[in-house]
Amino acid sequence: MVREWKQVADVLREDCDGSQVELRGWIYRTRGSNKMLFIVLRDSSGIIQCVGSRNDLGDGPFDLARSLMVESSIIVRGKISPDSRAPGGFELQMNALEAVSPAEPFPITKDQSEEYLRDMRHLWLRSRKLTAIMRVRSTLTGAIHDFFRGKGFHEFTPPIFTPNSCEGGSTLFEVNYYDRKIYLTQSWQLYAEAAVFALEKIYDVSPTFRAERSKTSRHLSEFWMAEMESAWMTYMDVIEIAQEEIKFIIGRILERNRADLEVLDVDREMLGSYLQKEWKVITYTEALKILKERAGMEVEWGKDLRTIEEDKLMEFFDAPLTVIQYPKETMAFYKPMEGDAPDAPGPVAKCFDMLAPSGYGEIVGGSERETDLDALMDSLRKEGEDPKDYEWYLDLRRYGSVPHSGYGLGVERLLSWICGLDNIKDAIPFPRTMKRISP
RNA sequence: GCCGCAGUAGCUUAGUUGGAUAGAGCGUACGACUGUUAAUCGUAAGGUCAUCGGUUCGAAUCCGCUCUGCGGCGCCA
Repeated sequence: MVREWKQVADVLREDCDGSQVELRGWIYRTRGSNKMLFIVLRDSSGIIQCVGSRNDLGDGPFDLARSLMVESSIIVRGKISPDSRAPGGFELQMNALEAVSPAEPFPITKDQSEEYLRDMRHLWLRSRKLTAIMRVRSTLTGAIHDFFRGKGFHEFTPPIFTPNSCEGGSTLFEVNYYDRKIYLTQSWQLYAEAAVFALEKIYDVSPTFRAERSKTSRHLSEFWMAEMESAWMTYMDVIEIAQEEIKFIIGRILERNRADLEVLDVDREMLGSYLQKEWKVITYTEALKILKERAGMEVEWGKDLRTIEEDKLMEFFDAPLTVIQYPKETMAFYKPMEGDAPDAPGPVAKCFDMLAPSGYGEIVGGSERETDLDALMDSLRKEGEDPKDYEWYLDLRRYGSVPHSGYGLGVERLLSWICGLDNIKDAIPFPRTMKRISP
């Protein structure tokens, strides 16, 4: 028969009736004297203080317990009781303690640098901060699946190895594939466009690889994108879906990760307020006007918004902002021209970016897709690509194309914003950047 | 690709006109302590000052190369 044990969060939640419980976990902290011992026990659900006296445990177990170091795995038994002196308000009065596996001196102690913690990532995952983040991450990706499935979307998984680029080849990771050169995927998009004529409404959550030489707190070489693509929808339609999706995610996290948000020191009221606020949509041309009139920043029409301009722009908005209709010139080949843009001095694309508040940058990028075969081939040539390399993609326009749109949401960017992280590297378990591939 | 910052015990660090045995806190070991909140007190071990080269009577300190990491720009999610 399997012996029963409980999780820390469960015993803290239940009314403690004074009965005997067993807990299994790891030593988070120890302190004490030669008569009295305090062990803060950690499991995946939380921490609780366990108290033992030499009298209650006996000399052998007591001395063993005193010798155990942080992160030793243990099983303890005793009675839960309220105590104002215990962190969390409850503690376990131990009458038995069993060492499962004593730990060597744990390398992570009180003083830690970010760099060291990243070297020790395999151990730092056990920290309250990282566990909280990873739990929120799990809620986040789970919410994406629930959101799209609830709307009749099908999960569609793209290949990770791809023969050609999607948005410019300079940022692709090359792979030796049976002595041929191929690449790790940068976006599911071209494949999604093939699938959309079969399934109509699709989504995915999958890894993406970009060899951008970016060394910032907002970039990873390997990250996860949550993408959607839908037949018959315009880019304005999918903007609404993106807004709905993110609100759904935030709502789900507020509902399920209360304790984690507390550990991360996230202002839950602030987070909840985004669900009430209006998420504005403005054009690129309007954005330039705002920058000029309210911030005195002059941006030449046609130039892409840079980080400094995006950050400035977001100072005037208190919820995610969608900027639409960027100049066609700077956009990827598959983004079609918007004919109806009276305020723009030049051709603009049916595209959008969603910017998160407080400097977290672009969290979503999307567009309508070009359906006209000739326009597509022209754009490809302009980007220096050979249309021949895109034959199968161009086929999609030859056999019953329909208007369709989609977007990609950066999972780690969104998680960083929601959790208030100061570095995107903490939003993924084992970050891969230009300078770091281990652990 | 461009610009900037950093590297001293296991960890966090002090260390400037260049000067003799490079200080400390945490952690660890041993000891004391019956209510601690990353306890406190005592003792101890632990350092080729990232590497290589140069300047100098003398380099952790000044100069140069290299290595490693971090951040900003650009690009992007």
